[in-house]
Amino acid sequence: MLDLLAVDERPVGDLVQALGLSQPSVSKHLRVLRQVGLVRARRQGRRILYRTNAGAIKPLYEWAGTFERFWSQQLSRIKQRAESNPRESRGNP
Amino acid sequence: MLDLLAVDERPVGDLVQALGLSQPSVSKHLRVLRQVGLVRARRQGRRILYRTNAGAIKPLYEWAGTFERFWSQQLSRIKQRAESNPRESRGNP
DNA sequence: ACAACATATACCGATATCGGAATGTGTCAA
DNA sequence: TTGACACATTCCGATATCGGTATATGTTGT
Repeated sequence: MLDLLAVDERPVGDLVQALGLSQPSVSKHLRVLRQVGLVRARRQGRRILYRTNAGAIKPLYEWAGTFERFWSQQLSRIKQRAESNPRESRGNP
Repeated sequence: MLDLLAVDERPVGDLVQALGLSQPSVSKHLRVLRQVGLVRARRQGRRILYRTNAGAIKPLYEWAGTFERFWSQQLSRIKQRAESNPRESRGNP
């Protein structure tokens, strides 16, 4: 849902069709997303357009980023081992 | 829990005390985290040491990162407006 | 083999979540 | 104002999750 609403804002009906859920179900999901701030809504005529609030995802991004050092750490370990033992590159430990 | 296990590996008992939950509860949480791959376990004597599997968080990080362009976009919009209308910097729209 | 320790599993009640049918609310068009 | 449209809310049953107690499993030291 967040991905769908990230591209551009959409009315509820679009999501109903895209997700294959009932309209009430979609509305309820949107309500909690709105309450948590992950989604913003604005009325346009009869419709209500939703879009994902990218800013609300930033904290999650930053939290996940605190683990980044482990990835690069692992990469550098592998690289380091490969460079220090070039003759064993094709063999098993 | 993931944060606690990110610093270094810990036995279940540590988490029980750190989280104030019962031992079975902690064990069950660890089980689902293990099943989903967010956590790895290894036995050391009587204890079982858990650590968060940082690699499993990378996809989440990358997904959240797809929204990054919206943040910078907003930043550049603000900056752009501020630079094009320097006289209105202290006023309201 | 046995007792003590560390953890896992089974089981249970309370609560939360999910999804749908029925119904309420607001908006446009005539 | 009325009917139709788009969506929200209420109500309900089914299922999932949570946290605990009791118990089983595996490990170490004797």
